[in-house]
Amino acid sequence: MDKKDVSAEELSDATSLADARTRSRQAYLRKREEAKLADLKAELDDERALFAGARLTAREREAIALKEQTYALAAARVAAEAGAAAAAAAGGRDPAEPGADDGGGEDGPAAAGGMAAGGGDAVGLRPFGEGLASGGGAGAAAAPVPLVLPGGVSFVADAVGGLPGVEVLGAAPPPSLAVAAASTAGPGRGAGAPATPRRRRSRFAPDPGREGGTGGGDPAAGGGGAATAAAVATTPAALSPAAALQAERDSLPIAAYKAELLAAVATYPVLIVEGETGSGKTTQLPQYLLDGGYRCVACTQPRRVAAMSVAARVATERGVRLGSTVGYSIRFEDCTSEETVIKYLTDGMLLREFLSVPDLAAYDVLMVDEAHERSLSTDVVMGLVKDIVRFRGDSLRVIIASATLNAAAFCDYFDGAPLFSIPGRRFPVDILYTRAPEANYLDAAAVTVLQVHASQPAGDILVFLAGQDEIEDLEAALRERTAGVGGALGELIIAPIYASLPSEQQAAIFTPTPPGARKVVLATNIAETSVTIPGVVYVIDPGFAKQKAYNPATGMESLLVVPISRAAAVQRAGRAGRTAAGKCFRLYTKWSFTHEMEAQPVPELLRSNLAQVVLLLLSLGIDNLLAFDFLDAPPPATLLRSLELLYALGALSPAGKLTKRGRLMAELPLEPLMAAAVVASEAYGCSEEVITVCAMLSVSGAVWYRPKAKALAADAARAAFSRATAAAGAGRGDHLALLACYNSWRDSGFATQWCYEHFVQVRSMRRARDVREQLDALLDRVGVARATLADAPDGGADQAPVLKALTAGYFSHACQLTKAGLYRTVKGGTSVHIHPSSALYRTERLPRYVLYHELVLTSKEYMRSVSEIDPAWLREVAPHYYTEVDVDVVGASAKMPRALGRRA
DNA sequence: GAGCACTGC
Repeated sequence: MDKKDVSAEELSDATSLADARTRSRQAYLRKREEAKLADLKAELDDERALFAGARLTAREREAIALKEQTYALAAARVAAEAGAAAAAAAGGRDPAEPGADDGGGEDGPAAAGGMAAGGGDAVGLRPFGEGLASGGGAGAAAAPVPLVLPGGVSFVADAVGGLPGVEVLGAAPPPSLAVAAASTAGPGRGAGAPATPRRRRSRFAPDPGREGGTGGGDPAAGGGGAATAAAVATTPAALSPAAALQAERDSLPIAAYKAELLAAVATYPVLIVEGETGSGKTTQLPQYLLDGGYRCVACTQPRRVAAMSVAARVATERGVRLGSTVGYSIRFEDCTSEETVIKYLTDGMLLREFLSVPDLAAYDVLMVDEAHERSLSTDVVMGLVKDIVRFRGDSLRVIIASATLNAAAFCDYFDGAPLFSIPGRRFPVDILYTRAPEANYLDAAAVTVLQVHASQPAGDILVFLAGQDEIEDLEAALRERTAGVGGALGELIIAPIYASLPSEQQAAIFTPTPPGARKVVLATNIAETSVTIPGVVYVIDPGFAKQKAYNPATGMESLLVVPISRAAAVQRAGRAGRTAAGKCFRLYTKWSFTHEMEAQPVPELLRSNLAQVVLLLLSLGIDNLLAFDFLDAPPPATLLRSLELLYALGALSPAGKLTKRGRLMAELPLEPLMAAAVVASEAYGCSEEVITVCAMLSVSGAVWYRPKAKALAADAARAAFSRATAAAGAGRGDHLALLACYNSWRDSGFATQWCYEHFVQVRSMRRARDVREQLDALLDRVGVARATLADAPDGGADQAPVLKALTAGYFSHACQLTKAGLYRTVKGGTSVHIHPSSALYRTERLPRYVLYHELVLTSKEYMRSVSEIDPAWLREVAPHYYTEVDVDVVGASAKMPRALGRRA
C-alpha cells in the first residue's frame, strides 16, 4: 500500500482511505492540468509575438489554430474542475462530474467529440468487492430523499450501488501497479496557475449539435462543459482534422498513463487493465504498444460493429487507410493486409485463427477487450490464451481489458496478474428505487414513463424490457393512456427497438426528438451493450431480461425471463449518463438490489450447449477437457454430453480421439450437427442444397416477418413455400420450405422488393446469402464435392436426398408419432410438440416420423423447424445409433393407420 | 394456437 498521502488512521478505515485518495487524486490532477495549461499559454504567447503581422502559410496557421484550440479546451476543463473543487470544499454536493462522452472509445466513431470537461477523474482504492463509490462527494449527499411523482409509483433516491459520476476502483489489486498509476503519473512540471480563462471561453457561442456530441445542451456540465462542446463544434474550420484528433487523444484519461502502461506490459506477461467506457483503452492502448516497440497487436471485441468502428477510428487517428497498418477481421470481411500491425477482430474470429496458427505466432501482444461481458467466445479465448502464454514466453504479452466491476476475478485466474486501473468519464446518474415491490412491472413501467414525462425536465426515456411481446404491450398501454392527454404535456414519441425489428424501423430511435416532445425508447437488452441511443437522460429498469438456459440432461435450451444481475443494473443505469447527468428509476427495491440480485450474470459458458466449443478444443489438441482451465468450469454433464454427441457423429473415435471427419467438421463454422450434415451431403449429391438449408437455419427465426396487422397475409406467404413441397411426402416441412424460399429469392436476383412481397426479412436473407457463400468456399477445404439435385435425372423433382443428408447430421433429433397423436423422441422418449410456427403444425395428416432442427422449452417442449422423414433413413445413416431395438419401435408404430403418415 | 434476449464463427 502506498502510504504517502494518507494517515495511519485513514489506512485503518477503508472508506475514508478511498475518499482521501479520491480527493488527493483530484487535487493532483487539477494541479497537473494547470501546469500544462501554463506551459501551453506561454508557448502560445511566444508564437503570437513571433508571428504578429507576418504572412503565414496555411500550415503555420493550422499549427497555431491547433494550439489555440488545445488551450481553450484545457482551460475550460481546468475551470470546471476548479469550480467543482470549490463546491466540494464548500461541503455541498459536488457538481463537477461532467466529463464528456467517449472520446472515440468503446462505442465507435460516433463518439468522436469527446473533449471532456472531465471533472473528478479519479483513481483510488475502494474496499474490495464494493461497487459503491459515489465519485468524489457526489452521491454522499444522498441521504434517502423520497421522490414522489404524481399518480403512482413511489421512489426513494439513493446513489449507492449506482453509477457515480466517475467510476473508481472496484477491487483491491495487487497494489503496486494500481497505486503507481494513481500516484506517479506525470511529473506535473511547471508552476503558477494561469488566470481563470473565462475571457477565452466567452469567445465561443454555444453551438450544440455538431461534434460536441452533447445534443441539446448539457445542463450538468456547467460552464466548462458547454464551452468545451462549443469549442469542439467550432473546431473543423480552424483546425486540421489530424491535429484535432491528436488533441482529442491527448485529452483521454488513459493518455496520462501511457508510460506506466508500457512499463507494466514490459514487466508482466499478463496484465489486467480495468477502465470504464470512455477511458480510451480500446483505441489508445494498441497504439501505445505500437509506439512502445511491439510489432503487431491484436485486440478482440465481442461484436462485429465494434471491431469495425474502432478500427476505423484508430486508422483515422493514425492517418492511415483502413486495412493498411490498421485493420479489422470479422466474419465475411477481412480488412487487413500484409502490413497490418494493429488488428481488431471479433473473439470468435480469433478462435478460428487458433485453428490455423495455434500459438498465434503473428502477434506480439494480444488484448482481450470487454472481458467482463464473459461471452462464450471470450471465455474460451482466455482459456486458450492462458495456455499459450506459458510456452510463448517473452514473445507474447497479454492484456485483459475489463470494466471495473469484476476485474479482480481475472487477476486470480491469471495467477495473480497485476491490475492497472484507468479512470473513465461519465455523467452522474441518480438511482431511484421503488419503496415497495411492484406487483406488475409492466404497469409500473407505464406509470413511471408517464410520471417522468409529466414531472421531469426535458430528456428522452429508455425502458428496458425482456422481449418483443413486452415491448408491444407497453407501447399499446402507453398509446392508450396518452390518447386523451392533449398538448399540455407535450408529445410522447414511442420508439421500440429489438434485434429482429426491421432496420428501417430500428432507425426511428435515432431521429432527434423535436423541441417540446419527449421520446421514450422501449428496448430489449440490445440497448444495454450493442446500441447506444443518444439523448437518453432517464432510464427505467424493471430488472428483468430473457436469458438462455441449457439442460444437458435433455439437451434442451430454454429462454426464460429472469432477474438481471447487479452488474447489468449498473450497466443499464449508465445508459442514462452518456450525454448529461441522468436518473435511473429501478422498479424494484434497494433491498432487492442488494440482497436478491446476483452480483454478476452467470457466464454464457455455463448455460450453453458446448458441442461446438468442445469440437474446437479437441481439434486444437486439447484432449482432457475436464481438466481444461476455464475461468468458470462448465458442468461436467455438459462436456460429457458434447463428447457423446461428437462420438455419435463420428467426429470422435471410440478412444476419444478426433477423427479425420471431426477435423473437417471443425473447419466449418457451424454447430456439429449441421457440420455433419454438410459433410454427409456429398454422398447424396446435394451439397448445394444442404448448405442453403444450413445457411437459412442459421438465421432461422429471423426469416419470416410477421407484423400483427398483416399476420394473415404473412402466414399465407409463408405457407406458399411449404405447399410447393407438400406433395412430396417424406421431406415436406420447414427445411425444404426454407430451401424454396432462398431459391425463390435467388431467382428474383436477390431482390429487396421480393422480400417485402413475400413477408421475408431482407436482413436475414442477406445474412443467409453471406453464410452460404462462406460455406460454399469452405466445401473444397472440407473435401466435399459441389453437387446439386438439379443435375439429377429427374431435374431435382425429388428433394428427399436433401432431407436424407440432414438426417445424417440430425439423426438424434428424430421423433415418432405415438398413438395418442403426440411425438416422442426416438431415443430417450421425451414428449415433444410441433411448434405452432411450423408448416407441419396442425396438418391434416401428421407425419409418422419427423426430424427437428432444435428443441425449445417455452410453455411446452417444442420442436422448431420440423420435417417429415422416412424412418428407414435412420437405420441407413446411423446404424450405430439406432439399434435393432429402435427398429422394433419403428415396427410397432407401423400399427398406425397407414394413411396417417405413410408416403406413397 | 405460440412466440425469437443478445452475440459470434
